[in-house]
Amino acid sequence: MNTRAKKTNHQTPCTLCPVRQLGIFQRLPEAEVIKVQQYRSGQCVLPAKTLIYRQGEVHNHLYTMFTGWVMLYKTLSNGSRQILRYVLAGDFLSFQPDARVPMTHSAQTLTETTLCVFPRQNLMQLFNEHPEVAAQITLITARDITLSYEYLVNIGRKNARERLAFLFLEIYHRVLPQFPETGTTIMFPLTQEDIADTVGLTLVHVNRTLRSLREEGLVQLSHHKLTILDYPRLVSLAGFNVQSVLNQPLL
Amino acid sequence: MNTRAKKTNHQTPCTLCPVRQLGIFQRLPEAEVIKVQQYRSGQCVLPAKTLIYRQGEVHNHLYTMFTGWVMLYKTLSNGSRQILRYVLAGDFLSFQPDARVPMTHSAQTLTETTLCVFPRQNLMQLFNEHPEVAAQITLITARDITLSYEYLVNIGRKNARERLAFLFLEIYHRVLPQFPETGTTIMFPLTQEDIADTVGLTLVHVNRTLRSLREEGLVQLSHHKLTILDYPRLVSLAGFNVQSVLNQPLL
DNA sequence: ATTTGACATTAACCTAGGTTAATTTCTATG
DNA sequence: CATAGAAATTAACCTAGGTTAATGTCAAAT
Repeated sequence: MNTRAKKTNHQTPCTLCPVRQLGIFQRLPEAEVIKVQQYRSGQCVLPAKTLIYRQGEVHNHLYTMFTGWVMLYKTLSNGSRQILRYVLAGDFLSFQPDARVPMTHSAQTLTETTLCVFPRQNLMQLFNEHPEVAAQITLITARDITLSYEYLVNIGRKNARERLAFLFLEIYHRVLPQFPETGTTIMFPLTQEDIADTVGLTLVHVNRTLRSLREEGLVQLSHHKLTILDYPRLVSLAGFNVQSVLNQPLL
Repeated sequence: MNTRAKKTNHQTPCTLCPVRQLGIFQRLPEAEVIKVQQYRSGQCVLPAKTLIYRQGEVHNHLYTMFTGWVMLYKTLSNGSRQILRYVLAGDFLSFQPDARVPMTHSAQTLTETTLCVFPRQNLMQLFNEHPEVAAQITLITARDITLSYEYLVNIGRKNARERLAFLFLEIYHRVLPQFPETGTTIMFPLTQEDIADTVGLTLVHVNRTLRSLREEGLVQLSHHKLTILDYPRLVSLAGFNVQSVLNQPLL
């Protein structure tokens, strides 16, 4: 991890963790959370644009996102990049259970980010002692797959306008629970090039498409702020289904 | 499930299961396997083109593939289809841990298929009593994501020839362990339309691209048989990495 | 206040892949 | 063996999105 990363002195107890509502420990009783806490090895704050791990390298930590934005991406030999997913508060990061296998993608912060760190060695032990956690992880991973499938459809079978509409709605709905007072405008730290590398287009065409969406009064994107101007039309354009994106189980 | 499906009288004991080498119970000791077997509710054989479950419907079974080919896909409102993954012997099917949520995709057999059936209600119980199984499932699910990410790169950032090369190599490498005596020719039940809906192209362009690959002596595809003619060039064309695709942990 | 570099925007042109549609194999079934 | 539906193949034409390249805007750093 980047050397500028600093381990904080301040250690939030897991029972007080603001992301507990969102992420992994959601359905665990209080007692379980306290026991799980001992597997944690620290909390750290990373500045924007920090590489957390690199594709091809072995990496021995697992993280829960506390605050911030992280992107996962793969780089091809020809230099092009495919962004796989944005990791937000409450999400799991770098889950790849076999520690000997090198990471198949890279992870980098887009904004300042706070992570909860688990050493990977403790994982099997955690699983054995707390099957509920294992079940919860499985659930989260299954939802990650569902999202990944949505991305496949988005890139494989939609045109440019539909792809952008989907991406905006997906992120909008994942950011909302973090900031309940949010209206139709959210922070949106992606550049147009990031967007392009997420939805399988070029940045020039993303720019063209953004203009067209803006001119039709669907969304407005500027200065790293995204405003949803016409939610219903955007939903129908994207073929968007909230279910596919939300992190919360229904219960 | 389709009514032509028949539950077989013959019940293979899990300890003798030929896919144990490939799939979920791989690293479990014999004793665990015997205990797990009681959660199984049956084994069934489905003819080709059978719908196993449909996107949007609740579905209450989990399966392990025994033999055959199944495809997972999503259908858009405009009628187009995106194939998400091919499920082969030893793979997990329909893993979506929350039983109340409708399936987000459909599953259909391409060939005659034998499945091992688990009712979903037993799942949490299985997790609690056998954390090793939970860990193994987590591992499999994590690998499914890795493959899904490869697909994203394939569709998002590669041209037609590269996409096909990748798909062929991926499937080739997943079929090999099932038939150790196989040479460079494997059974390949996908139609050109299936291929198109997998890699985000049209069937016409798949046909053109296939001709070009054949004329250059890279692969030959006809009568549902795929022959890898020039493995090294195919690998370099696809940017293919075996790791990304294999189901076996290294140990 | 100015410089610098990252990012956004636009225009002109081009091509990979899509569309339509006709023709030719296959393959399953009576 | 005859036939029909599914799948493959091909050609002619078209367009969504890619490429290149120039210009504009903003924000951090000196």
